[in-house]
Amino acid sequence: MASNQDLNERSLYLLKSLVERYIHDGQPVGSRALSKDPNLKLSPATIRNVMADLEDMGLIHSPHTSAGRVPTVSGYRLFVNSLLTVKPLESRELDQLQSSLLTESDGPGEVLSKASRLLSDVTQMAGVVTLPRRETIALRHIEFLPMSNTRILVIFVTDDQDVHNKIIHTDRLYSPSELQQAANYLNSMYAGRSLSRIRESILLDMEQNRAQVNQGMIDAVTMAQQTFAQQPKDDYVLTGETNLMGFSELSDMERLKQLFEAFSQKRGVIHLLDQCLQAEGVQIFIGEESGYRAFDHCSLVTSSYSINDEVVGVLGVIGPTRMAYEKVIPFVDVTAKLLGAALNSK
Amino acid sequence: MASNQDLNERSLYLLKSLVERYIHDGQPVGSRALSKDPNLKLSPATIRNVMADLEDMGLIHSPHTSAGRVPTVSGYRLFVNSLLTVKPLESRELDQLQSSLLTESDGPGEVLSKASRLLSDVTQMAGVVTLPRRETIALRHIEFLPMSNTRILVIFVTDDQDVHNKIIHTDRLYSPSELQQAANYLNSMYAGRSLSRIRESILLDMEQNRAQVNQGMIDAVTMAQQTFAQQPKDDYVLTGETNLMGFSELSDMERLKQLFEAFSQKRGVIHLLDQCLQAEGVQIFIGEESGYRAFDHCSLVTSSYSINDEVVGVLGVIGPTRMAYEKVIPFVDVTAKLLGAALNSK
DNA sequence: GCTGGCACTCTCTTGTTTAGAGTGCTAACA
DNA sequence: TGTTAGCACTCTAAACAAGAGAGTGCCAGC
Repeated sequence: MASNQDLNERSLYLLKSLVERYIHDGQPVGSRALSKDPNLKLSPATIRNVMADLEDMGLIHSPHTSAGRVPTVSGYRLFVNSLLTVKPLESRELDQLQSSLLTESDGPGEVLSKASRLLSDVTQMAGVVTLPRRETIALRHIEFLPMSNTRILVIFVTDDQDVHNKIIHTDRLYSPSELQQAANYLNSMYAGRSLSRIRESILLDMEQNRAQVNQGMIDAVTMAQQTFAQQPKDDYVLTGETNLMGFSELSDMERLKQLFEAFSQKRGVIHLLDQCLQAEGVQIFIGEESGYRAFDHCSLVTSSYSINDEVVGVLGVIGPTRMAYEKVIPFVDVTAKLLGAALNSK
Repeated sequence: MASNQDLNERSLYLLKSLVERYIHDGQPVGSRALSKDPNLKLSPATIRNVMADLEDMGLIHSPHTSAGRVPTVSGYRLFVNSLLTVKPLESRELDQLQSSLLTESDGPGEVLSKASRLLSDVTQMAGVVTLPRRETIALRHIEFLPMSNTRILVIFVTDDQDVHNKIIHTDRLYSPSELQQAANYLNSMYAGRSLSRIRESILLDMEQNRAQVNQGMIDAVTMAQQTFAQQPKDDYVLTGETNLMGFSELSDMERLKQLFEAFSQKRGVIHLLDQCLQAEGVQIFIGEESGYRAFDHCSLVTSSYSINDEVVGVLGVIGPTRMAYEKVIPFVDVTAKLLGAALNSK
């Protein structure tokens, strides 16, 4: 892959200008058009020479002999990594974002949807927000309600203020006070810990304290085990998919179908988004970089968001490779921070 | 609109044959093709005369001079209403359906998703299932859990075994035993009644028994009022939308975009589906009949489903007007009955 | 009332032409 | 040695023409 060192300043500026122009008007950029750049006082012929070099390095490419040049994935990558001049959000825009995300009185679900809609509305592309991963999110409170026979309704609240419920089956009948005791025990032991931690602890605690435990604790732990046994499927909120239907690079029906199938399949997309969980700051996949066929002609700009300093989810924008990165990147960045704040403050 | 009386047997048979052929291979049907029908020993010229009559009545239509004929919406309507010979499901298929829907151990949410996926998988079109309307569904059980300060978590279970929760705010602190009492009171009074009934009753009961009520009841009812105050948005599970991208009649990107926007907007679709709630048996909207622009080139085959003899939702199939009605209709019918059974048995 | 015949219309495909855009290469120039 | 002007070349896209094919409407005859 080409690095900056291989290229002099002029070539880089030329590439930058070319990518910007292409992003702006979607047409292959020719040497004549670039020669009109005021900062670049060169004749078309010279520019053609430079472009030939860039093409040799795999940074740009010509759809056919007599068309201009178009950035390749590597070209975009170089552009995004070191050529891009990001436009910070205007404070007016920032205020708007804040006011629309930080409104109280919404449940966590609504906040996520709002964030997703925000992403898609502002960028006119698709917005995606993963639900907070229950694995890493802390338990706040658990409660058992008796239902018919040996079925028990478990209610638990997590740190993002979301309420979850699950029905479990026990081998004998429990009285309300027994259930209350069990809940008390679990709350005192495990509140504040993440669900995955709890799952680990449960096994460990059982082993270690086998001597000192009474039947009540065992029952409580067994119920907790059942409740947290299988980890829930990760999921996400996707909005503005239909915006993608307007882009010419996705006008091929077969391609579009595959993309939308990936969206409703969810698995691949989640896997892709999970890769962004670890990364600090904004993460970008351009075209084939994602490794998913359905995303070959798309770019994905993501950022992770946190609750109480714990990274719990990812949000981002999906659009054609030819997108206005300089605006999308800072916007995704800010939105992630605001979403974290909105979920924290509760 | 043309009725059967205006047409003799032969014309009707011809229309039927034409619609069947068109549904089968998607090409405008010409007089030559129809003349090959063994039951219709007529020359192309005669058939052309009949077709001219059918065209005058608005039942068929020619895309252009030298193309064959295509059914109009009225044509499809007549076909569906009185010409169609439905194909009952084979018992093998029925078994498959039953086994895939009636598996235990799924929550009500999963059952609905499964039904939707079934509809889309079998028909290779889009499947839709509305969530049971909470309005008409009966309350089984309600419970209050104290949270921080004056916030109370309300848990209630409905007749479809679904668990709902909502956080309400009170004007003073309540002790657990007070909450328990309130729940007991509400359960004894309102369990078994539909949410909309409960909402009505609450107001009425308060008026009538104002003399005999104590503060505890008033508190309980106030909480119930808050819980059931605004009716929840209706929603649906849609699957296989991407199947629709394969159909040539929906290959126009603008059209497709509008359709998918309607899907994610949800409001229009819900309104449309609500119209099918009242109707007995299978209800069909062909093309523009639905009154929704986005559905102009689609047909919708629906049937309502019931829990405990109470109609609570609608399910159906969305596809191009040119669909195999004779298979889809009985299939939707059966699926609705099976879904009702699956939700009942719990 | 049905049918064969025929002129007509329209679409679809194929081929041809032309204008326009942009390239690569070469030779000249500073 | 880097830059530039010039020019032949290539490829696309649009416009146009021609012919095949399908199907129609209508008329005259059976």
